[in-house]
Amino acid sequence: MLVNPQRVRTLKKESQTKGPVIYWMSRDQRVSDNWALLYAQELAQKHDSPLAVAFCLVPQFLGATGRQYRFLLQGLKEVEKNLQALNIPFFLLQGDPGKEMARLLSELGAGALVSDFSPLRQSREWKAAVAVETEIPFYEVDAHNIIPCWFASPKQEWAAYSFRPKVNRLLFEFTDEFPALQKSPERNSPSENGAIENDWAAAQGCLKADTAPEAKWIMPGEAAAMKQLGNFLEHKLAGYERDRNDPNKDGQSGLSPYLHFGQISAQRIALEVLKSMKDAGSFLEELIVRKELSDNYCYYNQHYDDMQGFPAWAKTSLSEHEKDRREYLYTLQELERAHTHDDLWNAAQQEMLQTGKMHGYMRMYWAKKILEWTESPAAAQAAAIHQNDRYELDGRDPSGYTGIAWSLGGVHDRAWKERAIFGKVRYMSYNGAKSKFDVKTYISKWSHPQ
DNA sequence: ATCGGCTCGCGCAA
DNA sequence: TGCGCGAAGCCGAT
Repeated sequence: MLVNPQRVRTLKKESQTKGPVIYWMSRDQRVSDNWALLYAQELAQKHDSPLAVAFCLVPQFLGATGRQYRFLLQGLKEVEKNLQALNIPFFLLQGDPGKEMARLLSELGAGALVSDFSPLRQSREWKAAVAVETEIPFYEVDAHNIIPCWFASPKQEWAAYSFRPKVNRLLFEFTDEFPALQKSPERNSPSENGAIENDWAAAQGCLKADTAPEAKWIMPGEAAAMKQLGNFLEHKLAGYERDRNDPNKDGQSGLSPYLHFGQISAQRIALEVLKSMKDAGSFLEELIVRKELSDNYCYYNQHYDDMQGFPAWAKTSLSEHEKDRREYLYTLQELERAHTHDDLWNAAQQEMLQTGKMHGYMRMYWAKKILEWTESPAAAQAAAIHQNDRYELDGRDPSGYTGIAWSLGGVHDRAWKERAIFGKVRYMSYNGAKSKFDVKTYISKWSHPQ
């Protein structure tokens, strides 16, 4: 057994036929270190069937712009090239994934389907649609979390402290080394007409995405991700705990865009970090506990992107303060243009607009101020999610929805001293930021276009 | 510079 | 049933 069966669950129970095994790549856009792809290969070899990979490009997805699609498409071209070297065909589809995947499966006479895992509702709807349409076995493999989301905990966790021991108990079992993906035999083609020609220009053309300034400072793709990991291990890991919360220092890993698109595996990062440093507790806390807790929240709480997901104490407290007078009220447009009275907030907004990646510490301050400056918590949450999904390279991710729910709604947090607007939700202040790092340097860095 | 109070409810020990 | 404790804090007192 190559892939730990605990990483796999059955979405549709049928018996596998002779046809090709298809890995429906979605959240985990990489060839290396991908448990879903490895499992699909395992099934193909067991039945002596061909193996193929398909990705369905959605022309309009949760406010993604050209900035994110460029990152995604360049990464996928690398996936195609790496799969070619292994004789594994890659199909680039476009349209509604539920419909297009079902069509491909029937065209190819597929014998089994394997997908990766995402807790987000769109992904779950697509899979449900495919499961209805098809009569072949359909498996889901959590290739994103180190500990499969449904296995780590059977319920929504209250906070990190309740989740952490569950993770720690299972971590050793699930930090096993990845077996190598095998090269497929030459005859491994699911289609009669030989090689597949994906039309990348047409894929680009089908997008209905708004434009946003390209994030030119970061190279997409698996190879670039591994390079960034090497750079982090060599230069930043040792000082991570000290530097990570100073937005003026480049102390964070810089891996979150790659993690979001699955261009690198969190488990690969963990394996390499553990090899290079014994006590990497604070980094592994971020990489594993916090990130997998975000998946836990979105998976078990269907209200992960609205206020109903907040804990009862926060909902009550926020509603008691909904009528509090707001000293500043901004429209979404004023926020988007970084036109507020707060130069620190504007700087964070500019960092996000210009680069597609706001520093982690500032993300909390940024979201909390939106709560302070909009007419209601619901409007604040909508505005924060809209911008996060639109501008951040790692937007549209469980970590984003959960981070915003933490900032605005006390999710995974505790109650604090009651105050206007926020009620008992933790407040953050300009003065607090000043006491932690040199805000002037950060402001001047981002107050002019880079 | 440092400290305590603020405040909720889970998870576990008993 | 009681108790300890928690992602990043704030604020006023000392």
